[in-house]
Amino acid sequence: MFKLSKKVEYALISLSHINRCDSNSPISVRQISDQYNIPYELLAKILQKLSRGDILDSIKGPKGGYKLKPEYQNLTLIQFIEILEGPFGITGCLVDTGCNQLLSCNIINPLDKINSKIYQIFNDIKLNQLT
Amino acid sequence: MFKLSKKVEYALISLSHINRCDSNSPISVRQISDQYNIPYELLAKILQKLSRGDILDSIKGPKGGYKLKPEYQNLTLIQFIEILEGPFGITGCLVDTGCNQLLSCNIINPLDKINSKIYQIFNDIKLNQLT
DNA sequence: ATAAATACGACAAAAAAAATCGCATTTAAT
DNA sequence: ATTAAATGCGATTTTTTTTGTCGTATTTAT
Repeated sequence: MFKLSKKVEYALISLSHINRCDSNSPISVRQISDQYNIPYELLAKILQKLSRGDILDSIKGPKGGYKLKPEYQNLTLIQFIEILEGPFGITGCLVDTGCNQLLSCNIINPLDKINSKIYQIFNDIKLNQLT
Repeated sequence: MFKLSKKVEYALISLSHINRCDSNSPISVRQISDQYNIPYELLAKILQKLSRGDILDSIKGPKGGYKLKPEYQNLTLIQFIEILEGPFGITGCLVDTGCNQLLSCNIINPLDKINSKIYQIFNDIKLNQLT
């Protein structure tokens, strides 16, 4: 309960790693996967998603890999998480409609407030603070 | 990712409900389970745990059920969550030892800070604010 | 005695998360 | 041109976690 997913962890590790490398040559999935013991195929898909999400630039072919896009500097952690995981919410009913217990629910209001506070924490953190 | 468990949701609903009832007569699992459409056996186990955790008093036999213990007023949300779910942490490595990637991990420090902030939110909320 | 309630461990089912597979495409280097 | 190293991506499988069920025991008001 209340854990970050491996997807998010692996993605952060990768960004942090790429950020510390020479920004001229792209970093391949293989390098990161080897260095941090992350399953190759899984990491590949994650970085592809970050690429589609405009956080990374991909360079194909031999000597290819990924580079940070300059835009990543302005991204918040919540934007990053939502690119990887979809809409954020500490309960299902705060994300999608269709909880059939909503009418009788006696805790939705306080939970909504807590949700906002946690959202705010992630919203106040810039991605570049983590890397 | 980052969802409250049903265990916690059901437990909060129950506390909130019991809190609003006449405190003289105990509330049975059946009542709550019926009113909020919560699976009976599951809810029973949750309330048993709260009883062991000194949040509820149990009264056995016919007309039995649960009452709030006065101590519940002072409990924080984080204590409540940890009674139900065990130690809190947004990653495994912040809870149990034995992540074999810890040595090469380049994100543990910032994650630890985020963890503290979220812990703090739950620590600042008293259970009686939710009910 | 009976029935209505809690107590609790073991088990099963469902859902979510993590990991793997297969095939396609791109491109640098030779 | 061919090869090999890289990304792209959907489908599938495996594993883990969460959610829910079952069976049996105990307590106690009536």
